[in-house]
Amino acid sequence: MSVQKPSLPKGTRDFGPLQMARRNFILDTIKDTFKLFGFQQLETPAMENLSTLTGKYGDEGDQLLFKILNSGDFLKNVSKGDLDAGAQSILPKVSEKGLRYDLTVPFARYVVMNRNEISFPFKRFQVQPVWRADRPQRGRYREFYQCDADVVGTDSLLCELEIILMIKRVFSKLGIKDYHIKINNRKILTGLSEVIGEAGREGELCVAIDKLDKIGWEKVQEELAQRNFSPYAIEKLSPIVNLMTGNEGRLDFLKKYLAASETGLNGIAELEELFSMLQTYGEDQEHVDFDVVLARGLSYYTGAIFEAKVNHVSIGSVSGGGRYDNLTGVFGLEGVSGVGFSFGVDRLYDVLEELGLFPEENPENTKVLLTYFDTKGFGYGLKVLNELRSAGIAAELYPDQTKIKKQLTYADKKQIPFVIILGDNEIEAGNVSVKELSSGQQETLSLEELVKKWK
RNA sequence: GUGGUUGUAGCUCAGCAGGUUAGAGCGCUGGUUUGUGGCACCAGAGGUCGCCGGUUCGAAUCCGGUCUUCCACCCCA
Repeated sequence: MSVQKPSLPKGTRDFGPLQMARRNFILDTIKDTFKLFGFQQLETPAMENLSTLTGKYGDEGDQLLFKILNSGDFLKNVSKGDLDAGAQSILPKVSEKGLRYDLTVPFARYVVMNRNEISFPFKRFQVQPVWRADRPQRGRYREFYQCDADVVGTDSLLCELEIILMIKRVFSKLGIKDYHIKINNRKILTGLSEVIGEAGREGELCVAIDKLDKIGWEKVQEELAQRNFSPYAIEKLSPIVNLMTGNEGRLDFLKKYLAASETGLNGIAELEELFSMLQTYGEDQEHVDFDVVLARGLSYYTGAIFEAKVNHVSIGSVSGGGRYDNLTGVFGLEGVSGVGFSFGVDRLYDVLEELGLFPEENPENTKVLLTYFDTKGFGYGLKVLNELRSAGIAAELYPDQTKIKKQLTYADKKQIPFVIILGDNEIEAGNVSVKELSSGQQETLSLEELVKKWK
């Protein structure tokens, strides 16, 4: 057997110690926030039955699913005819499981399967990797973590309010100051398409209009025309594009603009109530922007839609979500309304790195390294090690008997701030010499004094 | 899925009008300094030049394929 070069599958990556410390900083902040708001943690398997996954994400989504080959003789059900018919007819016979594509569908599956045990409204959060057979690029991987929080079983707009509050809290804890939370309502989009005389085409409308920031109104007009939107509709849309600033101003304008659409007015009313609740809660509208053209995964959202973006960074949105009135319907449980959102940890990581917001110190690092010269020192070191750890101080003993120089270099490389040197003098006197590597200062004191100092 | 881009030492990269033994910086190992790291100086180890094939007397260098990296579009976290 020849030696092979180690490699990683496309779109995946390792997380080294530094990255893990930083990721945990982000994940802990998010989890703490979810818990603070009363969400409980759920985990589901990495793999789901393919029947659970397919058909939930549209045709494109189905193609991006990672499928798992059946074990054993996976060809046993495949006939000559299937081979001729191509991949489409072979697939269901060779694969019956797939890797989860997001956390929302497995959650819906869980809710339906456990509907008798769950007391509604049910608030859960889930932090797990998901897999997509996408083509990787910046901020986009084939394996990445999602942090979902969802509430099912209530129509209350309190859920929407809390999503805004949680995003605000997480960003604030992470030190992100310059960002905005875009918010819209699917009903407003529906109203929009009704008012411009293209009822039912809000999906197409949004795909085009969503690009406004990127390509400008001119190009959007072209695309709309290409999609066979009437000149009247396009003309009617133009005031939306240059909508005045301020959430109230936009709402007032749309109230008149959407007067002919009951659904549209409903959406406006929901947003107004949301803003009013925000005020009563004692939070201002800073960072919260009503964005009429915000679209997002229209396949299942039915009410509010959210998206959070950090300003002046090269990464896309880092959080998104919305209300879906009937997610569990496909699994046979009707009438369970849900609302949820998700943080993209990987993208948040890139954002914090780009903004230089990670804490300098690694809080997970060892505090002190014990160094020694000979077997006597090693034995003494073991005792000191035990004492330090018992006092809750992260300590390690250098495993090999070698030159002090090498041991110090190890501490230096690992960015361990303190070193204890254990030689004959210290052993005899029963104390320790502690050296702070950054300053080079060294002092000799008893173990009790040291523990007290670091408490 | 479409278009482009990248691959040389552990890392970042140079070398590429085809021509003896493939280089640098950083890192690594050892020494100057056998109870004290960072700095300096000295020495050393480490590469089938992504993989397969072709052109050629001769390929890291040219050509084809393949994999990989990154980017734009699509879509999305």
